[in-house]
Amino acid sequence: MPDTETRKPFRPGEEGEGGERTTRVYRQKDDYDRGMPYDPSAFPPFAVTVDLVVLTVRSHALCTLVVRRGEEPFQGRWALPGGFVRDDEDLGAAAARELAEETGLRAHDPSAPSPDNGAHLEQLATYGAPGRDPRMRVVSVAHLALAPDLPAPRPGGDANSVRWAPVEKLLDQAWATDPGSPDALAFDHAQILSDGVERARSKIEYSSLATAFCPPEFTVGELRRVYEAVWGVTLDPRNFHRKVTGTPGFLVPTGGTTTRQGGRPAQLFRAGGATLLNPPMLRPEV
Amino acid sequence: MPDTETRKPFRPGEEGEGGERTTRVYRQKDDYDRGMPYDPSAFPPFAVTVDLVVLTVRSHALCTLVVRRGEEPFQGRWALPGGFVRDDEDLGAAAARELAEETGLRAHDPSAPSPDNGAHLEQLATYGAPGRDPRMRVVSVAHLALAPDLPAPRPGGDANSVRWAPVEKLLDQAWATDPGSPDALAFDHAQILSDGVERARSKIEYSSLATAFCPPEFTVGELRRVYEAVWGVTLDPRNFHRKVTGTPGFLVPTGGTTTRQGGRPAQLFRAGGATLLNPPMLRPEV
DNA sequence: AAAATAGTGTCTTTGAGACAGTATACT
DNA sequence: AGTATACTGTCTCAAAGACACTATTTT
Repeated sequence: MPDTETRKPFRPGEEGEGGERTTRVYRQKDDYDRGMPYDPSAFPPFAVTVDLVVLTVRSHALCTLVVRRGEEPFQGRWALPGGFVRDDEDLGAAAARELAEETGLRAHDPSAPSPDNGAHLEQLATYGAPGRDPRMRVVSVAHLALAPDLPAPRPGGDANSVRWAPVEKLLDQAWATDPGSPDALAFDHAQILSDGVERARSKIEYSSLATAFCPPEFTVGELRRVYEAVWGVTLDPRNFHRKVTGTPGFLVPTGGTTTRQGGRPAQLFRAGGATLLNPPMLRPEV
Repeated sequence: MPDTETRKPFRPGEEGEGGERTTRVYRQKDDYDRGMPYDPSAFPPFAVTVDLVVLTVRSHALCTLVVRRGEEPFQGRWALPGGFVRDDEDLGAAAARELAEETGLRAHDPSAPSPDNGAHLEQLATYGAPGRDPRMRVVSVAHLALAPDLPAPRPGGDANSVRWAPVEKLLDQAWATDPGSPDALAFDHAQILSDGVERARSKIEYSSLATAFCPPEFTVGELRRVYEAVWGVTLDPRNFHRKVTGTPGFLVPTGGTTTRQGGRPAQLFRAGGATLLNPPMLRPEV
């Protein structure tokens, strides 16, 4: 949503000053068909933004990044970070830029199997109901980012207030209270968050994506606590250990051990090359 | 993509004549932040379209609906159907409208568990790379539609040429030939088609969506041939029968039988209420 | 010693894959 | 009769769930 554009004001011509737009301007619909210049007002006026569902696991709870809105509408309410897509920018690039501005995280290019510590970033869905922003017609391409637990939300950019909020409380409030409640998320962000959380919950079943919530090196117990936090369940540590260590390419031992959880020292692993888990790690039934 | 807008010209103010736009117009970015009118040219000029990947199974092959472009760019090339999102229209509504114009199919509201013969329609992904349409910046929200085998592609609307094309050939051409080949799909539609096909292939694994390819009443053998066509494999008829009839809520016997495939008469079923298959019907390994 | 976490092993049940065999139509 | 499709049953193997037991640390 458009919500957060106030924190990232769009500056026309910022990286292509002087009207040298790559996109040409046409006069009319019929002229457009013939490849001739046209009047942009002949098309419905759309603004295109990206919104981010940034998820992490903090103290055994799934949390998402929210920013407090400084302006109307929804002034003082929490919202997902986001901003305008620029003139010469692809949608994924806009999302990666917003993520970096908000958290300092580099986005992990999904095509390159990079072993770096970049965050996972993928497109989630697009929201464009006519009334979702009361000011104008805004189409928002929501993205989902998964990150390890970060030191602290760094108030970079022009966001006046940023924090990690537990997803469960946020969604409980969204459904329990009326949309006008000051606790509810701005715009349709509760729906976007809900869709993002469901995507993450289902995707860690059949992919190795849960490692995106972990630091570069982690133990089996830490990975299990990620699954438990994201799904909101408890898993049998023994069966979990057998499953993840028995899936080829999922985990690679680094040789080191750690005792940061107390108890017997645990082997350290890093994410293996496998991206798809077959057979999948199924969520326990309800 | 914007490709097909020529077939569905956008008529400004068509359903809200006389400048009574619901979306207000603002003067500048800073003014926008304060809720004041602004100049739309202060934002990057985006056109928003919907494109459709309409899939069906015809004569044991997965096919998709393509239309021939009458204008530049990509004149004479095949493209996915699509068109502009209107001023007061939600994204899904725009996709449903295009689907009805192109095929006469009513879209099946995913929220309502309707037993009607509407087609399944869901959002797929959004494509917005700056250069994807050489004329202007266009963001396309692609949708995926699944339909039973239709009588014949009805050349409704203003499409001059419409046909069902086998997906396999279309994608083979897209990757084998250079993008400038006259057999290749226009714009980035090969990518969109590929993403849509992969979505369908994976989604029939864990949902009852394969029934969307079938008429209201169908046999187990017909449903199996749907899986075989979509996945491009052959399945053991006996194990398949055991699996689908043993999954509660997947299939409901109607009492009738048919012999339209030759051989022993088969029981007729309709889709049950279950939408998620648990455990899933896994694709055979490669 | 007690408690906490890590890791291995064993038993049972579920379900997928392979395939034998029977039933009922059409040619 | 021969063939095509529909349907049932049986055997085997892979993997998930439940849970006993051992190992190594901190308090």
